[in-house]
Formats: sequence, C-alpha cells, structure tokens
Amino acid sequence: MQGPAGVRSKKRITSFDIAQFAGVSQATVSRALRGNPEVSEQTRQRVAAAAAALHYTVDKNASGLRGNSTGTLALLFFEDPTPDDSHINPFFLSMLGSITRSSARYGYDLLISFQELGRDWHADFAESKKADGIILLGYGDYLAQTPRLQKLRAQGTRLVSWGAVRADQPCVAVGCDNFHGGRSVAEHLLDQGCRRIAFLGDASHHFPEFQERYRGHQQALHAHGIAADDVLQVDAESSQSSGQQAAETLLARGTKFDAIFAASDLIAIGAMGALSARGIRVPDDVAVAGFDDIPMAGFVNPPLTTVVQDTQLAGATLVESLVRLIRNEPIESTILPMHLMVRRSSLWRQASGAPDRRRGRTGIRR
Amino acid sequence: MQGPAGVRSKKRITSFDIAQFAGVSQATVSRALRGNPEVSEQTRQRVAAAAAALHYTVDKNASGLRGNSTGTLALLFFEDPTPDDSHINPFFLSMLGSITRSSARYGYDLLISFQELGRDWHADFAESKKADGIILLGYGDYLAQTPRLQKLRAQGTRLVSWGAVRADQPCVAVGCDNFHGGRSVAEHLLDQGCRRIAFLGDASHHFPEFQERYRGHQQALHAHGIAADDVLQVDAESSQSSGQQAAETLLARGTKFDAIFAASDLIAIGAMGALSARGIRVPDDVAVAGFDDIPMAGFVNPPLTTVVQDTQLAGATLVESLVRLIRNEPIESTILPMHLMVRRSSLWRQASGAPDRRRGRTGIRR
DNA sequence: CTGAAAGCGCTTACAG
DNA sequence: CTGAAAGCGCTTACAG
Repeated sequence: MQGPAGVRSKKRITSFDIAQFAGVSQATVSRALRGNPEVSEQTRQRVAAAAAALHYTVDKNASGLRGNSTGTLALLFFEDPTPDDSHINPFFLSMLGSITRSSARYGYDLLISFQELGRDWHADFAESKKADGIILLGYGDYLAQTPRLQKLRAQGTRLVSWGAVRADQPCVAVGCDNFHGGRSVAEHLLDQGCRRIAFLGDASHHFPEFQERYRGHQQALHAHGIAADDVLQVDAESSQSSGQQAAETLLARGTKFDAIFAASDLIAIGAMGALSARGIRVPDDVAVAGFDDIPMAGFVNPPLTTVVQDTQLAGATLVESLVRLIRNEPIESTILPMHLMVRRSSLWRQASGAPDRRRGRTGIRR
Repeated sequence: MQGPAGVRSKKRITSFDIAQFAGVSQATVSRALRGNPEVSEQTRQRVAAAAAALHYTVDKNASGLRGNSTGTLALLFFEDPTPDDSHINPFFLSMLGSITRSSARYGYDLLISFQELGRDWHADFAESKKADGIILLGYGDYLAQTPRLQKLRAQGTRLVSWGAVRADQPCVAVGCDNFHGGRSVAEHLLDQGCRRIAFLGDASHHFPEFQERYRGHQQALHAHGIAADDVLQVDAESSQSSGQQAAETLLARGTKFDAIFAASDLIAIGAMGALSARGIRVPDDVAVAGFDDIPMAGFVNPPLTTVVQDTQLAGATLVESLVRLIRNEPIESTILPMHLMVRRSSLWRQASGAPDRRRGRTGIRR
C-alpha cells in the first residue's frame, strides 16, 4: 500500500544539489544552514532559498556522524517492572507534554524510552550516540542508581534527573520543594484539628522524594509539640494498589488516626478506596491529602487535597538545564516551588460540627 | 558538573576495535552484529563476546547513514494549536505508553513530537531520515491532511494513522469500531428509557471518528423508530471547555432532552459541569455517556458511562502495522473492537422511580 | 568570506 | 563463510 517495495521514488536531495542550485560550494551550504556567522548574509539567504525550493533538509544521520551532536534528547522513564503492563504514573505523563514542547523549542528531537530500573540502560543512549543528553524521570530507588550515574558522568554524559535535589546528587537534578510541600500538608491537617496523622509512603533514603515529604511532615508535627509515631507510618510506593494495601495495613494495626497524608495522589486514591470499603468516611471520619495533583485528583470523590507541582515549569526547567549542560554553560540543580491545593478530602473539622471531635479518636468505624 | 568542557574521556570504540579483539575483519563484525545468517555461529559468538567485553554499541548515525534504516519510529501527535499550553488528551497519553513499549519490543526507538495541524510537518521526519516510519495520532480534521498524506505515500514514506478507518483512507489506519461504539451507547440510553438524546460532537466529515459515532447513534434511534433531530446535535471538539460550551448551547436552545451522548469523555465531563452549574442532576434529570474511557472517567461524579477502547491493543497494532509496512509485508487497516462500560452517569430510569419519567420531558430544571 | 579535502563509523555489493 | 573497498551525506580544520 506504500508504493513499490523498497523503492523510494526520488533520489535523495543532498547538500551538493543545494550547492549547485545556489552556485556555491557544498561546504558553504553546510555552513550557511548551520548559521555559521562567517557566511555572508547574502550567501546565507541564497542557500536558504535553494534549500526551501528543493525541500531540502539536512540528513540527521550524516550530521550526527560527522559532527559531535545529534540534535536529539533522550527521555528515560524508569518504572518498577510491573507484570501487568499497567498505566504510567499520570504525573509523569503530564510532564511529558511539557518536556516534548520544550525540547522542540530548543530545536531538539525527543527520544523516549521506558526502562526497567534494574536493566543495563546506561550504555545504550549516550554510547550509541542516539542523544546528546539524557533526562531521567521516575520515582524509584535512586540510591541503587548512584554508581551508574557517577560512571556516566565520568564519561562525560550529559544528564539531568527529576526528583530529589540534594547535595550528594550524582548529577544535576530538578525537583520540587518536597520538604516544604510535606510540611504545608501536615500544617493544613493540623489546622483542621487532626492530631494523629498517618503517613503512607516509603520514607527511607531509597525514596528521597518521599523521605523529604515525610521530613516536612515531621517538622510540622514537631512544631505543634506532637511526637512522630512510627505506628502511623506505612511504606507504600506510588500506585493505587500499594496505597490501598498500606491503608489496610494501617487499619489492621488498630491504632487511632484522624488523617492520612499520602506521599502521592495515587497512594491517596488507593487509600480512600480502602477506607471507603470499610465504611470510613472521608473527610468526616478521616481527612486525606496527597501529593502531585494528578488530573484525577480533582475528580475523585471527595476531591483530593494535594500539593501542586507545576509540571509545565518542571519540564521546561529539565530541558533548559540539559541544554545548558550540553552547551557547557554553568548549571546548578533547581528546586521548584509548589503550593497546597485544598479540596474537600481534608476538611475534617468542617466535616463534623462537634468540637469534641477535634481531639484524637478512632478513625475506624463500621 | 559534567567533566571537562567538551571532552569525552574515552576515545570512541568502533567496529574496528571489535574486529581486532575478535580476530576478524570489520565487515564481519558488522555482519555478525546485524545477525546476518551468512556468518558462522562460532564467529558470531566471538564477535558478540568481544562487543560485550568492550561495551560496544553500534553507532546509530553511521548505521543510519550507510544503511537505509534508522531503527527509529516517529510518533506525531497532532493537536489543535491551543493558546494555553494545555494538557494533552489523556486518551492519547495512555496510548503513548503502549506505543513506546511495542516499539521497544520490535527493537525500534521512538521519537515523539507534537505538531500543529497546520504546520509543514511532512518534510521533516521522513526526508531528514529521522525515522523509518511515522505514526499519526490525534483527533483532527483529517480531510485537510489528505493531500499531504497522499504526497507522502507517493514518496514511499511509511505511515500509519490512528483514527477513522475508511475505504478512501490515504494511508493504513488503525481505529476502533466507532460506528458500533456509537450505536451501543445510543441503544443503552434508549434502554434506560431516554428518548430525546442529544449528541455533543462535530459530526461532520471533518471529524470522521465523531461522524461514525454519530452514525451509529442515528442508526440506533432509527431502529427504535425515532427520527434524528438536528436541534439535539451540537458541535464540539474533544476538550472539556468545548463540551461545556456545547452543553450551554444545547440548554440555550431550550429544547427538551433526557440524555447526552458526548462524542468523547472530555466533552462529557465538560457537559456534566455545565449541567451541574444549572442544577441539573446526572443521571436523575439527564443521563450522560461519553467515549474513550479515559482514566478520569471512573472518578468523576457520577462515574461516567463510556466506550472502552483497548489502548494497549491499539498501540501494539499501530506499531505492528508500521513495522510490517517498513518490512514491505502485506498489511491492511484494522478495526479494533470496543465495549460499553456502564457506570452511574447513564442510569436514568433507575435514578427515578417514577415510570412516567420514561417519556420525554424537560432536562432543564432549576 | 569561501572552497577543496579529509574523514566520521558504519553497510553492503564484489571477490574469493 | 570472510575480507578489502567503496561510499552514505555531512562538518570542519586548513588554505587562500
């Protein structure tokens, strides 16, 4: 259905054709098209006109082979290997659009690839010269990746990662202010009168973003003279099913709690499902808040209070950082601001009129 | 932060290094690594071992330049130029994951790019040899694209589009069964007792997918002896704001309606917002159904009845079709099955106990 | 400011 | 089954 097998109807147009058409040498065509300032404006325009007339575009492969850049950025999504080909975290999905647009704005193509965290991904992209630089995206155990990142960096590979920003980062990172995000969620829940706030999310150093959110949470508690209680923290990774399990684990512990701060919206939504299955009402019995503001967050019932990360800005910053790295311009890691978005799921005090409910009580009701 | 400016620490390893290491010629290395069957198994293994030992990967640019394939597929998202850098249609987003995975499975990299429908996109990808084939994704006015597609096809460009599958298609297409999807929605609404079913969506030939859905809708009405009423059709494109506007237009017409069949979930969600703002209850006053089953659909209130398209299968089929095209294997357009997912938003008859409500009535209440 | 020439790292006829 | 050689279409020193 696509024309004779293996036959392209036209011979490829090359820079030599443009040279002939414009009456200059092939080398000049190349210079003119690359915007080399040594080329005279008049020549540049003649070449540009010839290229347009013949619908010429520079061959990416030849250009990439001869020069030292490919004009391509690689976006690597890291996922834990899920058996069930499941959906991508919607938060990352919404960053994808902005990363793509930003790449285009800088004149780069974007190669995307899903990687399992365990796999030998480092060789592939930089070394086979598929891309000039790499953006790393994904929650995950960054600690396990550190040696690889350091090796890559030593080889001169340009890479920027999304996530936790810390001093010992093996590469330039862009992330949002997880600490203050976590603190503002906890403060908000405390303002609602909640006192026994559970935290659902792996708060170990294996998940530095969650860990920062938890640190913010703890600081807010501390400022209110409340001691953190380990029984209120349950590990979870960022998925609905993990959130559901974590909530069930929490319920099984039989401890009292009046709020849940979930380390991500997916965890929060999973947890709300578990609560609802037990007949526990949100926010009347338990206030719930998440993190990320995925598109779904405003549509669940009740709408989810969460922390908004500006994915547009995040994507743009990632790309800009990487481009600067490629151009050998100075660049530092960036912490982006976030803000709390209060929706109904966390309005606990308002949910009940009774002032006595402001004190700790059992979140578990039947 | 990434090592000395512009300096890569190692000299690039080439196929000549592997040749020397394995004690064969460079040509043999190339053949062995490409899986050329002429190479003896013993040699192939020695080369593979050498490549692994030296962490060698074939240079994509050189390979792409010399050979006639790039090992890359391009995914082009078409969007109407939205001024507000807004979010991508979640339906397409969820196909992205499956397309990426499928590409990897066939050994292709995936280049993605957002394109404005009006722009001169055709030259870029095929002609600059960035990709061996192109996947076109997006709702949009395909009719306006037909000449371009035909030109591309004449040039031997491999391309596969998602969307309407019709005889006069200018390229191989993969799409879901929009006609039967539309019919099953309408039948379901009729089963609920609805008789005046509005259709929100551009049903012209400019939006062939919506048009097919509308055709299915009309056929179901016809089978029930109901004449289609133009006053019940309002144009909308696939966005929440457009859906909201369309619902407002419908309400402004002052005509009676007891159900809305929205041509996409985003339209449906926008319409539900408009209804809710007027105090019209869903599904009690007006039943609503959508199309696509975006992740949000199950979370809106009330949960949205919709048509499920299998995005996993869709992505896999798109990639498989394109790969077959590239390999010059015979390939036809594919229509994928879909199924109705009934949720609460359409349970109109059940919503009210009164049997007399089964007949036409005003959807507009205050 | 422009041209002639080298060469990036492969793939693939062409021989043998 | 394997090797020597040509050449894909560029970019960029090197001259002038």
